[in-house]
Amino acid sequence: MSTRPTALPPAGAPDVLYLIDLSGYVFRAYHAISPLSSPSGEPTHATYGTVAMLSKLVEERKPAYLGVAMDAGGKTFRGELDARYKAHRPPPPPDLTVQMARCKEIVEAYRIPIFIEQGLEADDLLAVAVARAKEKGLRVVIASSDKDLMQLVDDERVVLWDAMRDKVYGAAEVKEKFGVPPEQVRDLLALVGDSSDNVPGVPSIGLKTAAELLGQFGTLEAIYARIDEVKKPRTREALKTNQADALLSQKLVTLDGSASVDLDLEKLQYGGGADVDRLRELFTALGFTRFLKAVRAPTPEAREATSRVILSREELAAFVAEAREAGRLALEVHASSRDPMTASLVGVALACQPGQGVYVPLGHRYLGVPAQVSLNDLKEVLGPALADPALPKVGHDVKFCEVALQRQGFSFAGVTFDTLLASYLLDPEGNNALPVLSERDTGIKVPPFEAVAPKRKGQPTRGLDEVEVSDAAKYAAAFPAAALAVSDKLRPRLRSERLEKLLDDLELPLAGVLAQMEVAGVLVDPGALTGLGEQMAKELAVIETRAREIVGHELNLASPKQLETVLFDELKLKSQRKTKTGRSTDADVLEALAEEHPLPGVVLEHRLIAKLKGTYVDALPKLVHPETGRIHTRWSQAVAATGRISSQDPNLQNIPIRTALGRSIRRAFVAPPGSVFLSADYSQIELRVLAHLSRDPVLVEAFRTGQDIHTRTAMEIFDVDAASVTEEMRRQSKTINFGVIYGMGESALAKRLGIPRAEAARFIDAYFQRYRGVHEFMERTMAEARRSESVHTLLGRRRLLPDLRSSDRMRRAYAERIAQNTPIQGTAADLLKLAMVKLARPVVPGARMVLTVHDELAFEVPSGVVEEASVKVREAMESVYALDVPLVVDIGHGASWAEAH
DNA sequence: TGTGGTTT
DNA sequence: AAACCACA
Repeated sequence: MSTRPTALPPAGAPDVLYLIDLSGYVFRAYHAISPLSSPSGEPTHATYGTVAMLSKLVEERKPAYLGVAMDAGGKTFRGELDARYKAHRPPPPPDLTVQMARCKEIVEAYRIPIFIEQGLEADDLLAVAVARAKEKGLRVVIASSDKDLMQLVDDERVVLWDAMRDKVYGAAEVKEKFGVPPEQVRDLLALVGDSSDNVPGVPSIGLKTAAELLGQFGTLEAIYARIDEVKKPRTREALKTNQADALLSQKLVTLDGSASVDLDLEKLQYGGGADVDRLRELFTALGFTRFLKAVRAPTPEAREATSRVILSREELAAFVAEAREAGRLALEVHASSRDPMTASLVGVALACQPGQGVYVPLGHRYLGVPAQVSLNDLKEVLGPALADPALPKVGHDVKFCEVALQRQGFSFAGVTFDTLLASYLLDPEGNNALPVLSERDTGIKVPPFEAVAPKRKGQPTRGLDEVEVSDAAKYAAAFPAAALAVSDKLRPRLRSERLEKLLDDLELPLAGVLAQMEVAGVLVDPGALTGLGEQMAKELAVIETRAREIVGHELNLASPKQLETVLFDELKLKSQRKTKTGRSTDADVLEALAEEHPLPGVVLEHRLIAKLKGTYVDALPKLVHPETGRIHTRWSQAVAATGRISSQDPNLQNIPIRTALGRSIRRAFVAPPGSVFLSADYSQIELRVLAHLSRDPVLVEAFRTGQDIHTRTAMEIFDVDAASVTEEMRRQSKTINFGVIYGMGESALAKRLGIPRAEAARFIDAYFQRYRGVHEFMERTMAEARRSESVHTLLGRRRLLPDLRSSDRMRRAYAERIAQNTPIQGTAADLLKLAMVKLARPVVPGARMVLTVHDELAFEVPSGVVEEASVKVREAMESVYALDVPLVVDIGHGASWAEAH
């Protein structure tokens, strides 16, 4: 026997037929996998196992020919032969029948041919298919582990593949398993019988005896012809007595490949042309998010988008007419920088047919540049179309276009699709760049910028505005051309994956709100900052001098490398922790060292001031817009994996608040004369979300009765009454509540609280003892997440987590923390986004939303109407969604952001 | 690129 | 946990 195990033919081999014993597979998965159900409660475990096999087969084996055999149900010729055959079997349980039907639907959606034949079992059909395939010279892989089918194995040309265990049975493996070659399996099974099918066989003859007999005689017929040569008397007698049953069993187990069945092998050629929409719909309904990613229409033919340059008002007018005729308009604004508030327009690219773009250069400047459309002509000709809400607009990052155009005095309405936002909803951590989406989903290539503007030796890289317009058009016009084509692919995907509402009712309207916020900006009082900056510079100088005196030489306190040498080599302080490159000098380490030496404390003070000065005090004045005098942060809604909004230039979401110095920076964010700064915070939104999602009775009650949640947690885990909760107990409880939200493990909690791991473990344990509902919710979430390889929020936003099945423990543990955190953080983000959309229109005339920080919205409000605005903002935010617990908003106002808190 | 630090 | 940013 060969020592090398039989292997499957190579993936994609053109002469291989894959056959699936579907009924057998579903039946096996039904018993092998523990029960699961879909979000709607439908049983799914057998379906899940079957889909896992199917998708693995289709994705990895890339079958050239593929077919599925199923039992027809009802009477078979075997039942006619022997009334006992499979007669003892109870009717299949209803949850198996449901899943069998589902599996059939899924196979149909894969567009895999199914053969069913009255009177025959799936095994018989497989035998026929194998026989026909052999005639044609095809190799065959049967996806099954049914021992009856092993008689069909033919060396390495016909093999059985147990996809669940990934084991392949060729002749060698069959011999190993049964002790006989495949051609004797039939007679072996006839002798041994099969209790699960009620095939009688010969009593007292087992696998070993049967194999020995067949080794000696070759066939069942030969055994009976030479029955007297059977040595063991007991075996001989058993054979004689049960000759009828043995022959009957042989008929029952024989798979006859010569049956006349209508089966055309040519129809089994598999092109991979699955009904992807139907598959996605089924997988979504069943909660099989894990398989969604693999469902992809066959890669379309690669092609370039067409492009045309528009240089005159007339040509532009003709295009606008075309777009109106086509009923939609895709656009991409090409600007001189990523910041739409300061960028100048280089050109506008448009499309109204997928794959066909035009480019309107506006600000190209190079020697010999042709006359370009003027901004005024653009406004007059394209402006009305952009402003027309009845003309649907499509783009990739439409907010950028909107802000850049608004800045030039255009109005903008009627956005119906954004490929960036759509792609983000489908996979927030995927690559959402338009060229990537376009090539993958539509085959349209967006050329890289370098392709139209090759780098020239010794010359600086050019901007788009320095590229010859017809070259630029090949690049620029491809964007809207691709966006339109991509939108046609993504819209049905969003629909079948139940993300369409999230786009239409949340993200798209939110993009408009964020655009308004970017245009509005926020006012910073530069005077307040310069004074602060001078003061900080002086303090830093003093600290640096002190540090020099301590160590006796020059040193740069901002350099972790220098600091490392001084602290651990010169001063011989004990290294606490290592980083990848050396010994850590982070705040925790310095705090620990501060007791032993004066230098670490000095460094900490320096770091605090230098950080605030560099990041805010010095940076903010540079970001003041020269024309508006305000700071126009860019808001991103398609960056954070959890669904949160993020902000850049500056990041308004990490402006200091805890230290006095930090608060003085917030004091520089002010409302203009005649207005006040109004700030509204959701109180404990994440824990409220957790209460709602988990329905934990203690948590829900605490919020319904308006208790201090950290005190309540302290009462629970320390088992004391409210009056006995000390400051320290409350502080620890607060950290634990945080830990729960972030999926913090023991070690992270221990570090935070500065306690031993074992103690942290006890806290966590006590927490889950008292908040049983939370514990159960976490377990449920994790089980769901493992199955679907994804987690989702209250509004159905999702995050894919393939790493939950990673073989790397670190990655898996990381994914598990994310699985705990994301439903909570993401749902809080959903609610805030909802509130923002709800507050899209000013609550009172003259009010405008200027910033958001995860659980906070801030507005500029005319001074006279603050009270009215406060009432309206609170009402809107608190009623944004009816949770099981009340939503509470803390609201305040004042001259600056600091005072509004 | 790595380290460190700010927010929620 | 997950953003963004400064600095060496």
